[in-house]
Amino acid sequence: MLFSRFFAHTSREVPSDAKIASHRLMLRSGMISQTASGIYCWLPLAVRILDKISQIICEEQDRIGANRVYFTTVQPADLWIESGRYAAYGKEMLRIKDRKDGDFLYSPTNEEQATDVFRKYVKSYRGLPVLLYQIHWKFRDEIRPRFGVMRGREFLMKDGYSFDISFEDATRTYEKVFKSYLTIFRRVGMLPIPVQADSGAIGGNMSHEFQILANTGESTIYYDKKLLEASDDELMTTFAVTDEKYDPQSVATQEKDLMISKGVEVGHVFHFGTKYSKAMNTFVLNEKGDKIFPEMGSYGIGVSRLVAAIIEASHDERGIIWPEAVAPFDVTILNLHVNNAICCEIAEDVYRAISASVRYEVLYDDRNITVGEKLMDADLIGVPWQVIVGSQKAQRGVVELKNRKSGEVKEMSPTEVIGRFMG
RNA sequence: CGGAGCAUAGCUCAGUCUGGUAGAGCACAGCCUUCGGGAGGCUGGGGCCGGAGGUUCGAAUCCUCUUGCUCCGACCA
Repeated sequence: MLFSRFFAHTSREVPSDAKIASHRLMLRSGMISQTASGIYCWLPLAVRILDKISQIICEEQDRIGANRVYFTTVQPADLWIESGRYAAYGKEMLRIKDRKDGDFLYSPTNEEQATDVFRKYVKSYRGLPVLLYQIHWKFRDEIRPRFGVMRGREFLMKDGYSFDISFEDATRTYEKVFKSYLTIFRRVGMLPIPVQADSGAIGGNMSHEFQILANTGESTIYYDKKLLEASDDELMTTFAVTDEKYDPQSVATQEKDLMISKGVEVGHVFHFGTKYSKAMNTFVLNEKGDKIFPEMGSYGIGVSRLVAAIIEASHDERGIIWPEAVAPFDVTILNLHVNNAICCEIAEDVYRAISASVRYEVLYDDRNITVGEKLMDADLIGVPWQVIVGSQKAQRGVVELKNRKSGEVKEMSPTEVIGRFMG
């Protein structure tokens, strides 16, 4: 990809009303463009990151037998009247009229529609378990959107819904998803802290939030120090709570070696039993012909928020530092002197060779701007590896390979660079 | 929903108090000089100052209403 043809418009101006690093950096790197309060366009650089994260989520969800769908963003009010949430959800739900004056809404979550789809097709215990998920846009009319996409009104969310024949099966499903979530957050380069949570408006009896540590996080987390070394099995029960549930007087709290950190909630899993299956008269028959209301759970990952959370957890004063797994590009080639024949030849050779590889996505900076601006942009955008082609070193037949995270620079020949990324 | 601000060029902002022909930097376009750490020079295009009403000889500036956005709080994934 040529940078001159790539729609990423960087800016040196620091947006005045962006208070946190991720918001500032997403605006400055040209990832997002605000169109209304809490509503953002996602530009090409950001889309590539959403896609990388989504791909990882899909791989891990498929691995536990989840089936991907697209529910609808616009839904009839009837579905929500049936579950009782049309009245209960309040002003956070964006309500819409169609041309026939029918009541609709823009979906904030999909327990109702998942249940509706399930009941249309599954009539027998033989059809269970079922785990459906999607990665799709949601709208919640937040009282106060803030921090860019961290708390937007429109946001991209992975949401999954499980149906099991018994509480025991549902618990096993919950554990499978729990572990799958740990894997997903680790694969995107983050350290997830699972905390015991309230199940809030969704209702229910078993719930964990997944937090990513970041100084600007909205949650304060109190957790047992041994959580940092606990196995995945132990993590479900290792002490960790947010400030809402933290009780300094309790015996459970006092016995722990407590750590206190700020975190960003990027995932939330719930088991809520038969709340929706009963409300929506959704049942299957067991082998004796008895009606069984499935035990349900729902599982969310804030994909768009995760992008901001990753930036909060991984940036420096120069810009974003993308973990390799979610980086919009793996390598950026900086031709510092586009009017210099040797630089162009070397840069083009490296670009053609690496671009031909299926393993690496390459951003080739062919813009005729000053050296300083080019290097600043590269650091701002935060691609993990920079191949820097400058005239002096090019004369000697070498280029620089710079790691964005460590700042380490190595001189090597173009052939060695190609080998490094092709091999 | 309570409290506080802001709205002037694509962006960041000055000008508003004290009414008198619309400004800067960056960005953009052209030319030239540059070319290894956010370059310099010259030239140019671009805004009836969020909207409506009012006061006035005259309103970006004063008054009223309105819309949008931001921040603090409560709420929330």
